[in-house]
Amino acid sequence: MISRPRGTRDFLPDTLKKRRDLERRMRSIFERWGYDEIATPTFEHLELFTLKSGEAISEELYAFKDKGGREISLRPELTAPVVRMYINEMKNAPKPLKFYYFGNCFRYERPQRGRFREFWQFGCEVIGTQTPEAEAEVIALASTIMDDLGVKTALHIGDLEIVRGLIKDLPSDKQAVIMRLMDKKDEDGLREILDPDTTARLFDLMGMRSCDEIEGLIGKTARTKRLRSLLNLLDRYGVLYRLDLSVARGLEYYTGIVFEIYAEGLGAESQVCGGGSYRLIPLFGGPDIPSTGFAIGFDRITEIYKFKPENELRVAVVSTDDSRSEAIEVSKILRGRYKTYLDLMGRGLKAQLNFADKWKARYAVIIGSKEVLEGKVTLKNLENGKQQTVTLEECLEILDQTV
RNA sequence: GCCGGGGUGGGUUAGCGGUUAUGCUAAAGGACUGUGGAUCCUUUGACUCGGGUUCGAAUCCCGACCUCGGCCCCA
Repeated sequence: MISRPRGTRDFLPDTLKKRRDLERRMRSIFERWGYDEIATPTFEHLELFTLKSGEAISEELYAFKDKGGREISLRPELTAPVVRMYINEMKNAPKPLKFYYFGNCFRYERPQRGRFREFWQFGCEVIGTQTPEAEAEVIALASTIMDDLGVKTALHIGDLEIVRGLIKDLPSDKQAVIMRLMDKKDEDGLREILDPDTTARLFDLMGMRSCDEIEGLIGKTARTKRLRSLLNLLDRYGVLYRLDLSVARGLEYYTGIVFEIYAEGLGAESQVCGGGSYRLIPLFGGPDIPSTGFAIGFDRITEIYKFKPENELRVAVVSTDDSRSEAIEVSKILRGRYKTYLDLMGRGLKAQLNFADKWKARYAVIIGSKEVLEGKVTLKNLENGKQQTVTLEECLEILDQTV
């Protein structure tokens, strides 16, 4: 027997219905906010992901050499491909560009709850601007999606530029280590590489929940003013957030505002969304254009999303052996309108009804020699057992009324 | 990469050193060729894999694989 590769999943009908429903709802919000959907290839040149995605992600890549000797990698995330697409084909489009995407990504990691080797990301990018207005819109969009789905979440917003301002004299690799320690809120770790004064200031900063507090520590700067205006805009949007300068993000291309959304009821992998502002375009050989975006961990949302399956109308066509060809003709008409099942097993009338019940059909359309003679069908309501013999037109009318 | 809990038919489960590996459920067929959900009967179907201990292993030991938690990292 051949099993699934590790960290992958099969989606059975009920699960897939839920996922499709969730996908539809998320998609419709992006559409109403004026974002257009795009799609990029499942694999790209390895270089696209090793260039600036950070050390950590490079080690998790599903990378291989193709038959032409090219270094290829399955995509571990979608921001870099979208940026690549922009540079390749859309450099001269009017700005800002607003895109959203939904696709599978691959990372070679140890699977656990909410973490798979093949997983799906929903996300968006606003390319061509990095105003507080753009950042506010992107954050509000993420927050709106969570609210619309009825998912309980906490939104944390950080500002990398303010934090980096305190450690700007250090070499950049050391800065990265410090950011990681801050993300973990590891005070002891910070003390080991920093002087006590800077450590204390960083730690104070992490605990601050308002611009006033921050300005009290580092003074009023252009950057704090900017942060203040972003937060004011978010208040206008009615977004609930928590200022949290310990948010660091794993990907190294983020430059300014960063944010993360955590959800309840997910165990260790509670982050369902992450994003921020970045300058990735010049790195791939494009113009120096700022962008903002986020990615939602679709699989994690499916775990906490409450799905109410709709009560769809299913109709089973049931026939006797001498009426099978008439049943095909009736099925053809019914299939133009409803989910219709026609027996494929050569079963008897009783067994067909039995199956119709298991298939959760609400009606059975019965066709036997009697019905064929009269030019009618028997419509049986499987919920209450009542049945009537009517013309096909009448049958369709009755079914239409129940939808 | 690290630390733990687990893997018995499709699903669920009993057995925890000794007959033909148990029950429930699901599936296919039949009792039943013009009316479903019930009942009864029949059939199909499993000890994750590899080594070791033993007269004998589903059972004990070791390893691998898979899985579930947690760490790391991240969506």
